[in-house]
Amino acid sequence: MSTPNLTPVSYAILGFITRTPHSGYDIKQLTDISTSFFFAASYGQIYPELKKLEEAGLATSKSTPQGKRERTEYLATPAGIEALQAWIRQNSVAWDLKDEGLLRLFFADNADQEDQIDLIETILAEKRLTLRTLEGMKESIGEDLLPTSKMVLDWGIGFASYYCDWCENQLALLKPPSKE
Amino acid sequence: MSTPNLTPVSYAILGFITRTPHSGYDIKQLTDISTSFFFAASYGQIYPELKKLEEAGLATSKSTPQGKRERTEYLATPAGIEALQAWIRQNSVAWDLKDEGLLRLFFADNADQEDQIDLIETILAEKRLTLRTLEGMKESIGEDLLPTSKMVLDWGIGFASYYCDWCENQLALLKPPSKE
DNA sequence: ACAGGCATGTAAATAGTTACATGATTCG
DNA sequence: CGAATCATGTAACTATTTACATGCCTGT
Repeated sequence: MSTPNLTPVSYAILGFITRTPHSGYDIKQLTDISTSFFFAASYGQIYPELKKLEEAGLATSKSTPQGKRERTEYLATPAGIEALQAWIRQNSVAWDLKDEGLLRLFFADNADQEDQIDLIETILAEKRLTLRTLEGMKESIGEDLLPTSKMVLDWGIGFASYYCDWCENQLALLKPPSKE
Repeated sequence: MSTPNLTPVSYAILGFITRTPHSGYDIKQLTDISTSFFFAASYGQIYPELKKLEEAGLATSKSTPQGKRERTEYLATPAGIEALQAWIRQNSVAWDLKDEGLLRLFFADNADQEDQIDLIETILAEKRLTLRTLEGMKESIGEDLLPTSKMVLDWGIGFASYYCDWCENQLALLKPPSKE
C-alpha cells in the first residue's frame, strides 16, 4: 500500500478507470484510439503498471473471465481518484516532441531541392492521414467524450490542420511557380 | 569501420558537423538552441555517439586544446555526408509527442472547473514562453540558418502561436462571459 | 477450419536522462 | 577571487519498445 512513484502512464491508466472498469487490453485500445497522438502507452508499460496501482491501493481488480478466456478488470479506488485529481492540479507541463521529419528537413540543405520537396510531400501525406484519423475519431466517438477530452481532440485536429497548411506553403515556396 | 545502426541522434550530429567542425560540447549547445523544441540530445548520447561515428568512418576527430583545456572537434567525412543525404531521402517520418499538459486536460473532467482553467492557463504561459524563445532565436540566429533550418524554426513559431491561440479560445469558452 | 480479434504477460533490447566527477579558462 | 562557462566522460537509473509465448473466442 506504500505509494510508488507515479508516472504519466500511471495517471493515464487511472484516468481511464475512474468511471468504468477496464482490462489492460481495453486500456491499450483506448490509448490507441484517443490519446496516442499526444501520449502513447504499450502493453509492456500497462500490465506491470496496473499491478503497481493495485498494490498501492489506487485501483482494485476483479476477475471477469469470458468462458475460459481470462480477463481482469481494474477500477480506480477513491484514493486513486484523489491521486488523479491531485496530479491534474499540479502545474508541471512536461513536453517532449520527437519529429524525425522536421529533423530531416532541418538538415535538408545537404540534399537536392527535389529531395527536399519529396520530404515535405511525405510529411504532408502523413499529416493528412493523421488529420483524417482524428476527424474520424471526432465523428465516431466525439459525442461520447467528456468535454475536456473533446477539447484535446480538437487541439489535435487544429494541430494537424496547421501542419498540413504549413507543408503546403513550404511546397509553394520551393516549387517553381507553374505557368498560367 | 563497419557501419553500426545509426539513429536519429547520429544524423543530428552528422548534420551539425558537415560544414564546420564541432566539439561534443558545441553540439549540445547547438541542439539546445536550435532543434530542442522538436529534437533534443543529451551529453550521455552525444559523446558515445561521436566515438561511434568516428569508428564507422563517418566523422574524423582533431584535438584542438585551448591551453590545457582539452577539446576534440569532429567533422563529417564524405562517407558521413553521404550517409546523411541517404537518410534525408528516406521517407519514414517517425513522430512522437508526449504532452503531459494535454494528458491532464484529457482527464480534467475529474477536477473542478477552476482547476481546469488553472491548467489551461499554465499551459498557455508555458507556450507563450516557447513562442518568445523561438522568436528570439529567429532574430538572433535566423539569418545564419540554412534555408530549410529556417523553415523548421518558422514551423515552431507557427505551432506555438496555434497552441497559444487555442488555449485562449478554450479559456474564453470555460470562463463565464464577463459583463459589458 | 481458419483468420482475426481478445487477453495476459514478460524478456531483452534500446533509448534516454540525470547526476556526478574532474579540471581549465574567462570575465567581472 | 569566485562564478559562470567550457569541456569530456561515464555509471546508474528510468523509460519504452519490440517481439515473443500462450491460449480462447467469434464470425465466415
